[in-house]
Amino acid sequence: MATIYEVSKAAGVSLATVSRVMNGNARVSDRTRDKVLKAMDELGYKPNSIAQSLASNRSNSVGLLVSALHGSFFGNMMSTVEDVLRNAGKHVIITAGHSDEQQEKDAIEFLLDRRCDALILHAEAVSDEYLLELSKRDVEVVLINRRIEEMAEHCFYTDNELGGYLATKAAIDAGHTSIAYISGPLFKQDATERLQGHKRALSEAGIKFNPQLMVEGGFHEDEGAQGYLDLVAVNQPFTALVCANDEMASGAMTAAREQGVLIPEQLSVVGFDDVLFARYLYPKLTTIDNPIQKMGNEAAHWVLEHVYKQKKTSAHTNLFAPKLVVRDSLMEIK
Amino acid sequence: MATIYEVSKAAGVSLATVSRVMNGNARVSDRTRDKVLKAMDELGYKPNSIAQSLASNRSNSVGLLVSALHGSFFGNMMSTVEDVLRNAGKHVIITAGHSDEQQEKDAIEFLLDRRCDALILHAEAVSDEYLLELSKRDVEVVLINRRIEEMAEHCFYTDNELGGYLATKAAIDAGHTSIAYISGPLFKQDATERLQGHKRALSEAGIKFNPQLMVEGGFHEDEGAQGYLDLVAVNQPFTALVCANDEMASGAMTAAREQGVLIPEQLSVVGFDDVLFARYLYPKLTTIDNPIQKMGNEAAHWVLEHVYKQKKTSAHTNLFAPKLVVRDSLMEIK
DNA sequence: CTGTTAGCGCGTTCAT
DNA sequence: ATGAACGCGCTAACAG
Repeated sequence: MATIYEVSKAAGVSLATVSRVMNGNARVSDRTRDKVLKAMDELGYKPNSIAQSLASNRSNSVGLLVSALHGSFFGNMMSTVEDVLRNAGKHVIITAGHSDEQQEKDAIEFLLDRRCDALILHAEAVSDEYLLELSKRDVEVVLINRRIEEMAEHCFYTDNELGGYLATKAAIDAGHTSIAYISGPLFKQDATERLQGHKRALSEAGIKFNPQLMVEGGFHEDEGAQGYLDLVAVNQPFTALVCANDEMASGAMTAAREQGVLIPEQLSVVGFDDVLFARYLYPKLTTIDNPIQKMGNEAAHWVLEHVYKQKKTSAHTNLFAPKLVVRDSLMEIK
Repeated sequence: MATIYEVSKAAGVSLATVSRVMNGNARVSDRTRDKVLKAMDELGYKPNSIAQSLASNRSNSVGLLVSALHGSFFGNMMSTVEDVLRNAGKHVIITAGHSDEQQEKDAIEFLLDRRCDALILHAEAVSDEYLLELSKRDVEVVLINRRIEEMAEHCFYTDNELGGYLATKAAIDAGHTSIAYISGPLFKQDATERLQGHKRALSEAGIKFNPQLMVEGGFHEDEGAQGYLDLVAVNQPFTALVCANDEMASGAMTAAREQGVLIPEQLSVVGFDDVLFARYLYPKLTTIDNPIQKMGNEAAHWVLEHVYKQKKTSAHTNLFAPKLVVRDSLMEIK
């Protein structure tokens, strides 16, 4: 591998000049620039990014924390982030936190050790205080799917309340009045917000919220199945079931079908997130689009602008509006 | 951030000694080791991994190329690779090649520029020659889901022929004799191997391969749907449909159902890969487990041993055997 | 067992 | 506009 020194010799200039044409900083005469470019080309010169990092105190790498690399929820977001940043010559180190506080902290420490210039975090388990503390260090931190008042500008998140509202409203608009709800774990902010939206839709329609028609799950498929069975057990008939995410909707649908219930003829189901497999379900799931990939896009661009001083491409949105995705699992009722 | 120099001063030793205790290389007396450790602790010292890389000519990072970050196929593999390597203190740079030759080359160049110590590649579009050339550079290269004779030891792949055989054999064992097949794109090695397996199963059972009952798809869902329609159009009845991957199986199932065909009562379907959503399909898809996460695990351990000189944990397998996953989409016929 | 010294490849003053 | 020289933080000989 040719070094900058060899290039400078080949071009008959100093090594500082080579550095200048690489970075396009200071002004260099066209003649010498051409000489240098030619030498670089002939030697097949590639800058050593590690040496660049050491000298410039910039690693040109950004850390990305997600809950899990597999699963349907993060794929598009990771993809977007990787795409945007790599096109800018930055590299992305992806880590998984598995929704566990210690593992999230470990992952973040790891990224810090790697001297990431910025961190894009989908952190579910660590506290607000930890994140605030982190943001005071010398890395830029942006948060996905989470809002902390003190660093609001660094947060990109969905209007979960609106999403919850839209999901239940869709059922109401289809004529349903007995609507059950399987919630996410209520210690999570997004779960409680979605539930609030659910309640608002009910009350706007003059339907009284019935605690017996609500169960709390953990966002996993099996809890959707169990949730459905629990709801049936209380013996309060319902014609529509709104779930706080698609996994639980899938579990509930499977459980219902195993009981001989026809979907959507006898039971309408609405999910939340619109993950990849939502359209593979049978019937195809009516759900709420959670624009997580847009958040990833915004987060990546934010980093480009604020950390790498790229020029602003567009105004930033911090709050993203979910919307209803109509498919086949919700049916009109008379 | 404290540097190694500050630690050495605080501990009253030379900076080389600090380096030694960090790397555990040469022997250091317990007393001085303790002094150093104590100083590191008090200063909250963290080695600068970039400086380490520059000095040691090791980046401690390995590049991973997959076709796409989203989608169901790579999730578990990425997850395994990340997990294994991060636990060893290495970091993974994930890039996407989108099954496109130029994009794959770009991604690989990017990883090379980043001075990765090793490359784990799921490359679909670049040529064998390109990969062979690459392997002669100063990075270790390992291939997933691809076999190149000249670098066989660096290849981890599924026995696709066996997989194709098992899929069709399952249908035959269930009593089917008219079996249609939707293949993957035949310019891809895995697709042709699976097809060969299909044919072998047929011939072993004394069933003549009927070209009219075979269509070529591109591994995507819509091509599964179209493939089903094309198969029906030739007017040769079949009771089972084997698809070269789960996406196409899903598409075919949807298309069939839209025609009023009951699955599996009127049509049995078998997939391939056992991607995440296979069990979310209705009916749950009977398919072939493609042990891609095991390959990822092997690849990661291989890198640890051969590049980072970790001690061997177990013997390596290069060839992985797929197996049948029985669910609900394949039904016995009398 | 420990200290000295010379790079690793590049960015960045400060002169010229 | 260009060159010389220093420093980024660390590893790896080489001495002692």
